[in-house]
Amino acid sequence: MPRYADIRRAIEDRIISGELQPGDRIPGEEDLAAEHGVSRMTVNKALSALADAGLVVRRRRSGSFVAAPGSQATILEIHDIKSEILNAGRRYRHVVFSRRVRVATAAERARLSLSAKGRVLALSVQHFADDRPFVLEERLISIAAVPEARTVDFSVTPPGTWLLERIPWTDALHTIRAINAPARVAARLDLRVGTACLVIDRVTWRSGAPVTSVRLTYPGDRHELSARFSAGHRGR
Amino acid sequence: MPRYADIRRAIEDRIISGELQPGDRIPGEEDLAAEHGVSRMTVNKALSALADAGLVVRRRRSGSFVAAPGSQATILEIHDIKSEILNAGRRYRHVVFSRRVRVATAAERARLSLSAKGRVLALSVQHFADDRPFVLEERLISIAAVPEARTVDFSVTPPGTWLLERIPWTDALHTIRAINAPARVAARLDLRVGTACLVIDRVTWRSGAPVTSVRLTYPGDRHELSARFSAGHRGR
DNA sequence: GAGTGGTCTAGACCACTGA
DNA sequence: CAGTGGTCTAGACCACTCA
Repeated sequence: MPRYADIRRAIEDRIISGELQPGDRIPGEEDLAAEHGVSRMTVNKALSALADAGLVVRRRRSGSFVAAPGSQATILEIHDIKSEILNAGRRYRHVVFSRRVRVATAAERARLSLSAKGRVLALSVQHFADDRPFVLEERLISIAAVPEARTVDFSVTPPGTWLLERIPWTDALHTIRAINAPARVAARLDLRVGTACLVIDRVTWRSGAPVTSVRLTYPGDRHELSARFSAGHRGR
Repeated sequence: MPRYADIRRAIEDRIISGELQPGDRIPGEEDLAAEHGVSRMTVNKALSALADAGLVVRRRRSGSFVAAPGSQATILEIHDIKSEILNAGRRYRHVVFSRRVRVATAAERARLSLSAKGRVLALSVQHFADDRPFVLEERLISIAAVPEARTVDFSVTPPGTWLLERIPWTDALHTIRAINAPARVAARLDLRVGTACLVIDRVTWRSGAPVTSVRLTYPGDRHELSARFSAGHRGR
């Protein structure tokens, strides 16, 4: 394994473990070079790769800093619903209509790789744009991974926003499909039963440990997902 | 603009223009360094970035080569339907049930940035997996961008596969949404009218010039899209 | 104005692999 | 076994920007 990969991994580990928090300053290239016993160019290669991946932000004259998880999210296409609505110039509000800490069901344990007695915080949230239903969110947060979630008031900050701001994630698996709205979904989203809806399931990991899973149900006729790719700029 | 960016762009241009074809050998690092009057490290940075982007493949002892567009596609998440079905171990077949060269409508001209008399090849194709309807494809190919498409027999090679193999693309815009199947779609896909379907619209460009647009309609209950992201490896 | 990252160099050694 | 990419070095100059 090349030296620059070692250095990159070392810094990544310090970020993922939480030793380095978003906004913290990373030692300068000279310091890291001395610390690892390599030339500055080698350190530069590691830091450039991290900046390219969105984990760090580099600024001349001031140094390299751990990126806010939010900016990471943009690059990796996990969007915060609240920001998305506000950026579109619409009013945002949300309602938490169910919240429980409980033992995970078998299916949930499988999805989040939890042990037999693993507990989760289960939340049902609805988001509104300009007071119209925008999306339903059904979320599970692993208590083992995020114990402090138990005491957070998610009626102030919606759980997606809170998690994106606090938890650096390393992997995410998305699944997208279309369903016909069942009665309960239709009622919440103010649709007729059977209207096509877009369903996004996402499980998020932090260095191998599952953190949260979420199912987002959008009215199919009111919402579109867009993604632009450029060859050579991979997803930017 | 840094020198390595110039060199990268110069090579990209030669690939996109078609001067360098897939499989062609790119001059070695020493040669490029001499040609551009820079050190080998600078050329290396340009070539590494191109390899990272999937445009070139680098092999020790033999050199750097223009990548097959197919491998590019994997990285950038445009999947070939035929390969997708075959990789899943299912039988593949497709039917072209409509094919016309015609002047683009106003909406199509807008989507493909065509002039008033711009012509397109319009294709309607259905794909089957194990003889069950898998997806409907409605495709427009800009005659200006791909004149040779007029004479291709797309009943042998489906248009998506043909295009992926021949045309290096540089940008793609995806839009995903859910619809209730109208009568015609339902009949083709062997669904009841109103069944939720996943619709993917994609417009593809080659260095600023639109090449093709396609609408793929999947039965929502039979198909899921999955994507995995890793922080620091962006979409790989 | 000074410290930081951004870039570049000329040279070096090595690992791999295909001719 | 020779040619190619992969990596690394020690040093340099510059541009930017924050203190």
